[in-house]
Amino acid sequence: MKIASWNVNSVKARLPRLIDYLNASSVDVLCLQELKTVDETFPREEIEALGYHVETHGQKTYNGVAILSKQPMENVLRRLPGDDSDEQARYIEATINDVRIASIYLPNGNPIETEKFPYKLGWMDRLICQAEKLLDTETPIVLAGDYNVIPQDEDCYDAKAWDGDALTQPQSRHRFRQLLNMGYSDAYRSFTPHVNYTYWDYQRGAWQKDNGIRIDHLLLSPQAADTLTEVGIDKDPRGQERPSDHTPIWINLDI
DNA sequence: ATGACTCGCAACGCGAGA
Repeated sequence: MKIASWNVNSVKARLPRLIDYLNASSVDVLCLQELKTVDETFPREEIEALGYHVETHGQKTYNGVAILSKQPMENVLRRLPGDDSDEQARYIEATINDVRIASIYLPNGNPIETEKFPYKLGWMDRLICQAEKLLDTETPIVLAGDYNVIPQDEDCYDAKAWDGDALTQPQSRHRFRQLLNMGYSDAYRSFTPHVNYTYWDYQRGAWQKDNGIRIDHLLLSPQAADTLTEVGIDKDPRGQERPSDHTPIWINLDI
């Protein structure tokens, strides 16, 4: 079962790239983030025509997440529990082939002196609560998405350049480690000793200079991690015409 | 050339992204 995660930075602007990727990658499940559109205008027909079921949680202009799956989805949850006043569409969860899969668009949190940073930290605390509840089921769980956290300095081309940024703050990194310490594993690091990046800024020739950061992650419960056979980052979409600034990351589970 | 962004929006510059 091949599961991928991709922040597409507008699903409508990226539709040609998305169709290319679905055709080329043969993923069973694709978790999308930053749709930047509402459910009514999500390009559902184009994706269903490729043989995928589609579950979305969209929002006008900002955010928005979705799960695409060759197999049907059950028990879809469209918000992160813990704050009924939170209107931002950043979380969707569904069961596919007895695997519970979440598509996560964690808040960026910049600038850190504004209310955006405590919103990020509060959102991470709610994610930790949800991750604990899911872990209690002792089943395969995949928490996939754009975490907007650079876990360690080595996950960044130049840690000094990101000093003071919400993505590298100790409070952000601590909460990411809490997810690991409760029993989830970072799929990429469990198989790959060297670092590759998943995001390169549009500006300053970051892609050409490989000035990237690793912020898109797939976290696995022990029952999912036991079945992990492969992990990779598909860099091709980042080098194509009119790309997203993120590129897909994927795993293969022997399920 | 010591550098160059890309989305959505009842835009015509701005907010947001990371």
